[in-house]
Amino acid sequence: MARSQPSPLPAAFFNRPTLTVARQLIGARLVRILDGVRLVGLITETEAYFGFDDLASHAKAGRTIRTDPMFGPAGHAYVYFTYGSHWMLNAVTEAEGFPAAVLVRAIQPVEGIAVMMERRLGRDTLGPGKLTQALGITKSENYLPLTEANSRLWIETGVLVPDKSVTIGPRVGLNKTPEPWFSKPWRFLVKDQLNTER
DNA sequence: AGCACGATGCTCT
DNA sequence: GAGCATCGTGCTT
Repeated sequence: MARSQPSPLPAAFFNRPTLTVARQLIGARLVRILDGVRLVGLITETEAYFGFDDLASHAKAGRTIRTDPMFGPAGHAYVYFTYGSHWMLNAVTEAEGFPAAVLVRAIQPVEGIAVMMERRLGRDTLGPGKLTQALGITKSENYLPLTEANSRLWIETGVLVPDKSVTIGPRVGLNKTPEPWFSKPWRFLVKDQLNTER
């Protein structure tokens, strides 16, 4: 089966409805250059955070120092710190001025696996705080455009994942978020391991 | 294999 | 000063 060469996803890819972006990022390649080493993972889990009204989104508090990247142009990174030790990676979506983003919750390593394993002390990369640790993503990657190949961090075309391989359900870790936001089916998750051959 | 809980520090009230 | 878009450990089943 022929597959196209990977190319970075353009800003126009991210400047679209957040749910569409969240779904289409499943199977995309997340590329990180860390200390000159190329680390790549296929995105296997995402969640959409959409607008001022979404009470699960940080943007519910308005535009603050922390949430500022969410209001910025699509295709940039929104990286924030939580629970005293974890960094979360988001890709900003929608038009500038409208707060929305897709949280990258899990990757399946395909390149630089040994380095990622070492950084994770042999544990997996399935979890939003785990993948950022594996890839060395912190505050310094906040605001970074994810649309430029050969920078420090970008997202490029990967494998096509059919609907039958994707589970859609409510977002997790929301705790006290009220309905209807608590149950919005805005989480996308690959059911089984992805075929990484290209 | 599943659940409960403590760690830990930054952001916003 | 409270509350996290979480993780890992340790204990129970």
